[in-house]
Amino acid sequence: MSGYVVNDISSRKNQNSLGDWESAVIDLFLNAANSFGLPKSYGQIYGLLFCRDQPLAMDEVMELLQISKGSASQGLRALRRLGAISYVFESGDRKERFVAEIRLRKLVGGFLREQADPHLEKGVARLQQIECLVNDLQDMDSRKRGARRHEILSGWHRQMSRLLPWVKMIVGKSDRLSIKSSE
Amino acid sequence: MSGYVVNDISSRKNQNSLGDWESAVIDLFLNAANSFGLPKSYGQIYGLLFCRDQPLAMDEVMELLQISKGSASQGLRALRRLGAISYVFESGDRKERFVAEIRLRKLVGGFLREQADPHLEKGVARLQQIECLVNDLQDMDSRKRGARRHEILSGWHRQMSRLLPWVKMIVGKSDRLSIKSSE
DNA sequence: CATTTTGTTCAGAAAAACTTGAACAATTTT
DNA sequence: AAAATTGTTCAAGTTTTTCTGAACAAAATG
Repeated sequence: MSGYVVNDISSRKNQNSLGDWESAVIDLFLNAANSFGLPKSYGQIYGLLFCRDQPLAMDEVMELLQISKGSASQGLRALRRLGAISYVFESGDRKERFVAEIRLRKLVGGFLREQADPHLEKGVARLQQIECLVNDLQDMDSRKRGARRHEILSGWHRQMSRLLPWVKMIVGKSDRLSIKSSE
Repeated sequence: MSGYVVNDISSRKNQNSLGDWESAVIDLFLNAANSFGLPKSYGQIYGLLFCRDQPLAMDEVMELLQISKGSASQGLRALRRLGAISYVFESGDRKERFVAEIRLRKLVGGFLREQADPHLEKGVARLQQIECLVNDLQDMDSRKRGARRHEILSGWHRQMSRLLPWVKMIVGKSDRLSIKSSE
């Protein structure tokens, strides 16, 4: 029962404002981004592009989401790094325009590559450091306790490393939906 | 080559201060908590308990980590909810004392149950809301576009739901390390 | 080459998250 | 039942993160 307006003046090029459902989708991604430890604006930007068939330029993103130049610029760049969006140079135009990657496999893959993998890397170094500290111990009981903890952490690390490939594999099975232009 | 002190006065009951390796482990968990979107203090508390063989009471946690009563209380409660620690009433004592759960399967399971599952739940509601908004649309092109996006999101939701059981399954294979007292 | 267009950077402002500690409640001890 | 012990709650303070917008750089246009 929420207010909707039937095609009036604004319908010729009403890609200039957000539809109700688009706002809802954008909000969904805003929350999702948050859950994944990403800034809300990244979620908004991705959500907007996800909704649209046509690539959008940075100034359109700013305008539609009412966010600053800085947020838009940084958000678009970060999303590109994550592989969550890609840009196209529309022929003859000087702006870069962006579209959302909608293959879940790619999204998850990019996220794991940029977020999880680095953590596992750092984990190796940390584990080594702990091992050294433990080996420096004189007291044998403490040392044994420390060594056991190091073993456990190493085991966890190994398991996590084994898990990630499976995740990439499982997500993306029957990932067969695609966006075909609605126009 | 970092400074270490050979057993002197403080070795009889030196569970009163953190060893170097313990600090390193605690710091590791501090960072891990952060990555998982949990407050740093939760990581510290878990890390401390993870290091110790003997259960610790809240005041000991406060003292060792130099954190406030509020942080300790809330952290311990949250970790219990996550199934990451459990408490024992040591006979004849009035305090509750805590020990860390070290089975990765349990840790991951608890985390997914408390964090991921609720999100998937909310996702269902959000998807329905979007579906309604899309069905309210008059313009057929927009509606088609909205419907397609709803399909895609539903597909993702389904895939995520299918993923979680696998994660719980894969983590915990050969989770055969255990802590045996070092004393 | 001056001007316009497009995008980046980063210091400071705003918002969000986390921590603190004092007041409170619930129990147990004296 | 007063005093002491243990744990919770939450408003206020602190820290961290995110956002903003003006200054800047780069490239194209006239």
